[in-house]
Amino acid sequence: MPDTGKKILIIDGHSILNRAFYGLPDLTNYEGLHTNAVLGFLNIIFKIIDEENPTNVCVAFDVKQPTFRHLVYKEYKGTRKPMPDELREQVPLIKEVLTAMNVTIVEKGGYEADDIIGTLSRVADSAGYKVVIVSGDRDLLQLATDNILVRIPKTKAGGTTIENYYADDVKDLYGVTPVQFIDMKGLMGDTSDNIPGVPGIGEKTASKIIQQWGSVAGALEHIDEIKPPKAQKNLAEFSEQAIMSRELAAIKLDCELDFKLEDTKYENAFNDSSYNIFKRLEFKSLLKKFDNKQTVSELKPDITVVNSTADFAYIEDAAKKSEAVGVYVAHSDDMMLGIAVACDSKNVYLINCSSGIDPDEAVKFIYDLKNAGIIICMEDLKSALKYVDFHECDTNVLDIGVAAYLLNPMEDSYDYDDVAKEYLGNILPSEKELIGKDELNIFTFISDNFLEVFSYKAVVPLLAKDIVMDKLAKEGMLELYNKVELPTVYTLYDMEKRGIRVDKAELEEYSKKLEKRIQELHDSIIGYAGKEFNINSPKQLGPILFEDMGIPGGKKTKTGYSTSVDVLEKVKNEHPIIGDILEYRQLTKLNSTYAVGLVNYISDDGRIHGTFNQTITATGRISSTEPNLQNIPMKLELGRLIRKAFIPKEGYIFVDADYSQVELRVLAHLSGDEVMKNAFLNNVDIHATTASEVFEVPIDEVTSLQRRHAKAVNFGIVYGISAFGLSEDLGISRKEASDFIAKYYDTYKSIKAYLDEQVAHAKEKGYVTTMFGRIRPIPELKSSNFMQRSFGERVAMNSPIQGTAADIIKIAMVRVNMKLKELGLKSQLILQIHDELLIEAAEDEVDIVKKLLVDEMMHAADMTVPLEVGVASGNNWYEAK
DNA sequence: CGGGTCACG
DNA sequence: ACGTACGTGACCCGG
Repeated sequence: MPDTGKKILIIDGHSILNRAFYGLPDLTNYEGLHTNAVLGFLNIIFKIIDEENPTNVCVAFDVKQPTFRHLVYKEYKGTRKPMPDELREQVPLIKEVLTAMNVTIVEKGGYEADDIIGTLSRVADSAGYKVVIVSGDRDLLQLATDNILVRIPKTKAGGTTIENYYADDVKDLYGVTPVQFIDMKGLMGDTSDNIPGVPGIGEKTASKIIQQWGSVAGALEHIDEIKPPKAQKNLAEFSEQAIMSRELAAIKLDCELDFKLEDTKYENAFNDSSYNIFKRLEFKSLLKKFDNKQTVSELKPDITVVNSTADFAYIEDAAKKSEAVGVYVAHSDDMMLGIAVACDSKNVYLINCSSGIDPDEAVKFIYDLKNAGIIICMEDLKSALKYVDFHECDTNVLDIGVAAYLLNPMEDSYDYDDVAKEYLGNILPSEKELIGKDELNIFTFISDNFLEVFSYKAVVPLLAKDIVMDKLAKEGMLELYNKVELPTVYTLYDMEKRGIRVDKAELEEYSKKLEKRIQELHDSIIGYAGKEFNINSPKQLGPILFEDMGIPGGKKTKTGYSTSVDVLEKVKNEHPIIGDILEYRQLTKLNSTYAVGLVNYISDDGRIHGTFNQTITATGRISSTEPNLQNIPMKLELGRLIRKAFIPKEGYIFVDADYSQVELRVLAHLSGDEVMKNAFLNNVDIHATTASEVFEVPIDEVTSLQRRHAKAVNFGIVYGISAFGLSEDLGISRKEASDFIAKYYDTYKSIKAYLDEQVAHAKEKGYVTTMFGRIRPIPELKSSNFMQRSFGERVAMNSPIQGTAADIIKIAMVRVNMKLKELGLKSQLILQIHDELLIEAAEDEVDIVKKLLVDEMMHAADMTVPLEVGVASGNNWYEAK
């Protein structure tokens, strides 16, 4: 056979697309086109192309048309489920992509892709090509020879691994040759293609029979010698079906191909048209393969470094013409280095404060623009406030990142590249791609890559402004944006700047106590276990508990034994080690995350200045990082003691206010359920009342167990209840749980109706909204996956409730902060914990602060049930709760 | 860097 | 039959 030095890659199109679709999470581009299968497909074939370096590539697809197999057996592939729509729409898309890449697509009426692949593999082999077949389908293994390689990619979590089969590998795995593999299928059948085979013969038996007799025909010749007896009987009875099944399973090697091998030459895959389509599909990682095109876009403005205030007038003129500017404040850790100002898509001016221009002058220039009524557009307003002193009243200062978050709160980030992609249809290199881990300082400041980043950070918000704001208006979120989200930016900034005072010595002392006890527990646990090991490693702990020590409690996770609290609680009485481990866990958590962890965040001013994020959660809540000040221990006394280390400054005390049952009140209002509304209007114990209603006992006869159960149901309702979840939580049977739920819905009929309505609305529109118009998209409801869809339904029930509560506290938070400032009080808002506000209040202002807090929080929303606020004060956070 | 665990609302 | 409560973030382990 001539070695031509050529190698052809033959790809099983539908099979790989299918694998990719189920291997990747749902992805969509800005048009809402589903793209996960296409991306996965390309990742797989590029990986293989990189490994194989083929000279020729082609992709075979089935044509939706009966083949000879349907004539042989009309039920062929009869049981196959239709493709989900999200996958179906990607079939033309991948063909479009392959065409753009000059990759040959082969398909032919009357033939399946398998037959084309089979034929082509033989033709190419004879013509002296090396042949590599790529499919997700093991049927194709029958095509393997010593020269023809079949590769089967597996998309596992983390990456793609590929199994490789020459003829010998098939033999090693199945004990039969590739051709005998066909005979095996004749006996065992194939459920996915609805090939019947012989009843009662599976993979094991089929393999044995074929190994012994070589083929279906051979086996039939020796029908009397077939073992086991059951197989013999069935094979005799279904011999014709076996012969037919073999015929169905055999891939044809002699189709007529109406194209030449040379047509499949792989060249010029990375051209203008494939570039454009990758861009449209937002395959950013693939765009890097275009080496001379890189990812430079038409949106790369010129950046002019301005070193003299004399040039300000020029910029101001340009700004006045466009009536809006994009502004980015460039700074190092704590020094402003310059301000980038974009007046149009082509020109960005960088006011250089690292030499020459006084930062105060630069900032003043920005104030002048703002005061002239020019709209200031920023990527991230909060992070600029340290240097430019804008205020809540500056209605012409916009945060485009926050606006983009409102339009779709499900994105991971709202950086310039995200906004450009979503709203300008432009793929820009990310900040990370341009500058990686390089540090911005006075020396790196004027370098090309940093300048490019600055220019994007200034120009993108400007260009996206109209699009984003129009869309906000169209979606009915303009008021939410202006009245709630924008002021929230300032409030969060204020809280970050103020920080919270923490008593370092107190934390260290607390840590010492913990460590002493941790050591005791450690020694005790190791003593029980009989050997030294890392208690913090579930991987080591699991086997020691459940194998070495023989404590009952089976596997739970993919990686091994679950050793979580609920598992350990169940076996607490089996061995004293369990109790020690639970206490050890609790104490090490308190020590590492809180006692030791928090000390690392205390600044020179003795305070912790965390970060509040406004664009993270899908529901509209705020999140807190570095450190997370929204999850300081509270539930258990030992942990709660940590709060004694959070203290007000001299002459101040803490005033803490929190909403009572805000989410259930929101639910009562939104659903209009009279029964629950009345409960709140009468200001009764809601969980006891629920218990009384659901269990049909007088309120004063409700047992604590009944109340606990009712409370769990109330929580469950807010979370988008499932009988399973409730039963897990309460440790009751699923039947009991679903009975509770049924009784609950019977009591609160309008709540049931409301929740159903939310799900229906979400299914129709694709999203739900809060009382203030905040949107939560729920793409999961369209999923073909049951689990995902169920999740979507729970989200549809939960989000309007959690989201409305989030809106309410934001409104209260903003008003409280502004009011305190307006009144010129010394007291300051310093923390928000979802339904709670913490104020560092001057001693002489405590009364007015309490009144103000309660007043603003109670009246933050106009609802048909009252909002109740609890308020407390103390000399530390422990006392004030 | 993902999974397990656990802290909060 | 599927495998679950909703929303977060930090720490630790181990590949």
